[in-house]
Amino acid sequence: MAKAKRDDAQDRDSWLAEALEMLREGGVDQVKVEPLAQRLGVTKGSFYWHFKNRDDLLRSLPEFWARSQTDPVLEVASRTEGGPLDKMRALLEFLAREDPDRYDNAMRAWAQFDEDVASAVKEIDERRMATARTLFEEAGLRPEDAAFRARLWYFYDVGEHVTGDTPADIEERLSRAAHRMKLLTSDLR
Amino acid sequence: MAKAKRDDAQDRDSWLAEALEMLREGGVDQVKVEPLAQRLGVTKGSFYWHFKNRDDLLRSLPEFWARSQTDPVLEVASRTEGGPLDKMRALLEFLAREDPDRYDNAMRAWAQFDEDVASAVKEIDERRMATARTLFEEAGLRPEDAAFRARLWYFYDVGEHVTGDTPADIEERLSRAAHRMKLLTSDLR
DNA sequence: TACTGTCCATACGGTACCGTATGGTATTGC
DNA sequence: GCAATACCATACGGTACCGTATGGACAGTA
Repeated sequence: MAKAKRDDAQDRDSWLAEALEMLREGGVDQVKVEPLAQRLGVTKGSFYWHFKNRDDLLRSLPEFWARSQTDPVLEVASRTEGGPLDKMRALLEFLAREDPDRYDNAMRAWAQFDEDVASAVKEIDERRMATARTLFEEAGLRPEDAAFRARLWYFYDVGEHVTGDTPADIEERLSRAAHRMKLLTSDLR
Repeated sequence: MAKAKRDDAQDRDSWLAEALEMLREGGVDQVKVEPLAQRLGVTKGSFYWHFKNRDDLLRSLPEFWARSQTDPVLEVASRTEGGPLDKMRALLEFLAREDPDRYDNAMRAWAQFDEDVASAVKEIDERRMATARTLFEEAGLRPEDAAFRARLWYFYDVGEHVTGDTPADIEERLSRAAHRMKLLTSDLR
């Protein structure tokens, strides 16, 4: 047992994880050094050991967030047997059940007011859309048609999350997934 | 000449308008009384004349925002001749050219962390979607199909805005509108 | 001319932070 | 068993706010 003495802070990542949690709860400006330290059960003396200052923490946060992203789009798609449409179906079902993007909304909110964060989020967005685009291309669409349809596909997720319109009922979520599948792929095979 | 003495503040709405501008630039927590007063060329003595406190301002802001919303969806749809598909086309073209939702992103960002704001935004969202839903119903879709398609329709806008993916080039915007029209209405008449 | 209401300036106390300086304690390498 | 190092506590100065108290300028009214 090498690590974990008392409450736990010990390393940069513990701070970053808790900071991300605070970000989710109240936005960037609620990520404050002293309250953060209190939540970790230490004082800010510790904070300024691990970080140069508050800005150092904030600028490390997007990278931390991106790093802890498993990229389910790519993940699920790659481990599913069958053609592109099967992969899409599997992906939609996975998203309806799991909903893995816990911090997306908070990051997006932050990105509205910070260029660095905006480009970090943009990178994730494009990575996810690229996977979707590839699937549509594999299903036979021309590149630009695939690109647009991937946008339509992906923006639906974004819209549902950001408007808080995700139904609590899982049956309803699955039903919507079916609708979506039908509308976006009924002309493909 | 009854109003406008020196710089201008005079009434609640001037404060609210400038506050909304600050909200757009930096988020809620950047809407601060003293900086706000400075931007209006007065001191906070004036602010506390018009508002009980900072929270009074903030809680008035969503209503002010909603009030200054012209609701283009409903607007354009009602003043366009022809069937539902014509109205959709007109609406998409209008949105591609004008892009009237200047403060939407900021409000959405704020809504992530404030219940009151969230419900104010939700109301606007549902109003817009309801119009779209009606159009799809008029085009012959069954209520639940129309509802889903309206979501897909509307969330595309939300996603494009919130991800900052709106192309600067107007030709590209119009091209996307055409794509969208085709994908979402090609089975209707 | 006095009176009243509207709108704003000035001055002040209080608070919640940020960042620094400095010292303390436990763990590790030797 | 002894430094060096990693990690944290305490105490402090500075700042940017919020909110209040109070007074003053100006307009309209009689």
